[in-house]
Amino acid sequence: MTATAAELLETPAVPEKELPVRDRAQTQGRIFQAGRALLAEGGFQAFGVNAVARKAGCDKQLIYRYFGGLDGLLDAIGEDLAGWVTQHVPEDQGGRFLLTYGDLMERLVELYADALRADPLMRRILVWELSESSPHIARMADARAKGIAQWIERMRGSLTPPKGADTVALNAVVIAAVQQLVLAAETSGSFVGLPLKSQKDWARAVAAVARMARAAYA
Amino acid sequence: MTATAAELLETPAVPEKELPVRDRAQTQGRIFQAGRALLAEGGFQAFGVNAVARKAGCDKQLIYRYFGGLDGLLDAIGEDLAGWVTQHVPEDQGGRFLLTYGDLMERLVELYADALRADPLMRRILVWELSESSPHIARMADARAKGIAQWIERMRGSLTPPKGADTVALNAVVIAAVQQLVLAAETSGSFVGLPLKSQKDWARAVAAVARMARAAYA
DNA sequence: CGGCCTAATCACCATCGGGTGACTTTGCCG
DNA sequence: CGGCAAAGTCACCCGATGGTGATTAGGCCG
Repeated sequence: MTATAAELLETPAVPEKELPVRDRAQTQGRIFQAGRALLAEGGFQAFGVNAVARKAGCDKQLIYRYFGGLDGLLDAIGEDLAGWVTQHVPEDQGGRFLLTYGDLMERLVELYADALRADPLMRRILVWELSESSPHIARMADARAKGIAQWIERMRGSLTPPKGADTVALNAVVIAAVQQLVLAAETSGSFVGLPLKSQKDWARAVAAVARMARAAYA
Repeated sequence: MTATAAELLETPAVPEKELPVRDRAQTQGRIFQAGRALLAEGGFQAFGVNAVARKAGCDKQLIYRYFGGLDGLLDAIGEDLAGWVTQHVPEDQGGRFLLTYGDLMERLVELYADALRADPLMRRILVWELSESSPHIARMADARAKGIAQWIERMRGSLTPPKGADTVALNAVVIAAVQQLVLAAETSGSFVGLPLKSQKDWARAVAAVARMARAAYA
């Protein structure tokens, strides 16, 4: 694969109906984007050689030539998503001072929920991770875990968690809750009775998670 | 559908290699069990007419005849799972007195986590719910939500949550966290750095969730 | 025995999936 | 111009899938 995922990303979406351009880089980019789009729209069920080729508007053979098959394409996409946390979850404090570890956790919840809600592709990947285990997936999950850890580390600044708190476990729980809520929202619009549609619903949900996190770190 | 899901359940697993028995009820049961097993083992990806027939040791035609196709079979399975919460999550207090709402939440977390960890089929269904939305799925999710609400109601007894606490949201968050952790454990064995393999790992995770829940309800 | 209902199977279809080898087009360079 | 490598396409294979109509096999009852 002669191009990095970053370079592939520069392809400005899938051009409408451009006739064969005989430009390897661009075709590669179209395939890449088609793969991402399919994954984001229909999940891994919709991710197949034929489907990608159809969407990219080229012959499936090129997928094998340029990416070494579906797995290669998936790797390229995964590579790009490796830095997802640092790229999509901002580190600003939203103009607030984070005085306590609880403040930090609240902000973490807000930012992570927003980032996830804004990214269909990442959501699909997360669901995928729950459906099966494969090397690709394991790598992605690993990279994300590290990203989250680093992100917390940077946001934390000089704040320190209360002694005796199992930060690893507590952080995992908080992230888990947010993730499950966001994923469930997409397909069912609610979770065990808690509606998750409007912006207000989300404010309520996020407040609940934040309250718990804050209380646990008090 | 001449048999209820409950009756179908009585079929004692899939008989090894019994030759055609010419017993409609039993064959129906075998198909039913095969469907459940496939779903539990391989998730919805493994759930197909041919696969079920193969596993049940009969012709796929019978699936159409007895259940009206895959959808019908799925309905039968779903019907049986409707009462899952009340059937699989016990209501005992484990010999403890639940003195506070926090105690209740802790017990809730323990019991729900255990029940889910012990039931592959239910886990698969939960993942499925995150993957796509369909009438079947929506119905199942609904039934589960109600079951959980009732279960909490019964466990609660005369305990009352602190004023001002958004119990619906908080409960949803707690359940969400547990669910995500259990689902993630199966495929990756950990979640954002928190290991989820040994019994000890689980004790730690459950303690973290319980700590948060308890703190939020204090 | 013969008939009949029904459980169960068989044979077949169209379709789609991943995957591959041979082919055609295009642009470039001497 | 001729030729050559690269970009792209075509035609095909194979296996598996969902789905259906016709057919067989077995038990029961008069």
